Amino acid sequence: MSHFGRSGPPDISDTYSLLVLNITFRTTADDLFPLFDKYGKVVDIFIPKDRRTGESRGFAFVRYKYADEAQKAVDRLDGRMVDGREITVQFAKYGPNAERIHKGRIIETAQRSRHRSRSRSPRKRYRDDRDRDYRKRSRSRSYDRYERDKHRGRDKDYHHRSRSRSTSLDYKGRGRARYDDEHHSRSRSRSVDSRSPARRSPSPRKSPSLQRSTSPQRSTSPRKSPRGESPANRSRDGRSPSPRSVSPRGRPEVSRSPSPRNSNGDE
DNA sequence: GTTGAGCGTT
Repeated sequence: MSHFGRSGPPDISDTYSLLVLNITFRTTADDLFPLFDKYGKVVDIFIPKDRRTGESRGFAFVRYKYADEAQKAVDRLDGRMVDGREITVQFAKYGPNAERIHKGRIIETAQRSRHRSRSRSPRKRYRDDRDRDYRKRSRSRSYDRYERDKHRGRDKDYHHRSRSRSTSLDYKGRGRARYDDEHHSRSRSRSVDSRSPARRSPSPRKSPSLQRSTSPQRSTSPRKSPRGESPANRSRDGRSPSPRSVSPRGRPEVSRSPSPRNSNGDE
């Protein structure tokens, strides 16, 4: 992601990781590269980003090829003003797998992975760690916003809370249900189209014409699609939306049986 | 559009 075009960790066997804290949320690896590259050979720079928003979390990892250069960078860049903020550069204490490392140098992951397999399972702790971290140290927008929203909603709509039961349920499972819901929605926007009508009508195919009829009626603006799709997108296809084209079920039926006597009498 | 303790990805 935040690498120089490479995917995943390139090489961490002989690299020293430096933890850069207190950097601005807009600072990118490209901005830190020239700063750190000046003091040594930077192998890779990685900036953790939020899973939902995708924005920087405020810290970055700079991998140096040599420890002396990394140490020099720490001594030189630690306390440096970057983008109007004083950054904190120090050796990483933990490796990518939350393992202890010595002076920024990552211990051979292959060996430890072979020796410790059942002692601990640091790979599945991803979500758990995230949830725990967010509750403990996430005082920025994420948790703050939720807290503020929750407080506001409770403070204000506390009396009106009984008006909607599903809302309270939604609030309860907002912790991770929201993420899951979003993930599913993003992953399969198509299912939304199928799920919505399917939920209301157990048998949507019973009356296909009804669906077509409801579509234009429901949308406040006939030019805009309820799903947010641009009308130009369809027009761009080259063919205007024909009535039979809109109903996939009606199309094959007409196509399948053009004329029974046609094939018989024509030939 | 905001924020500010901390330790990481294909």
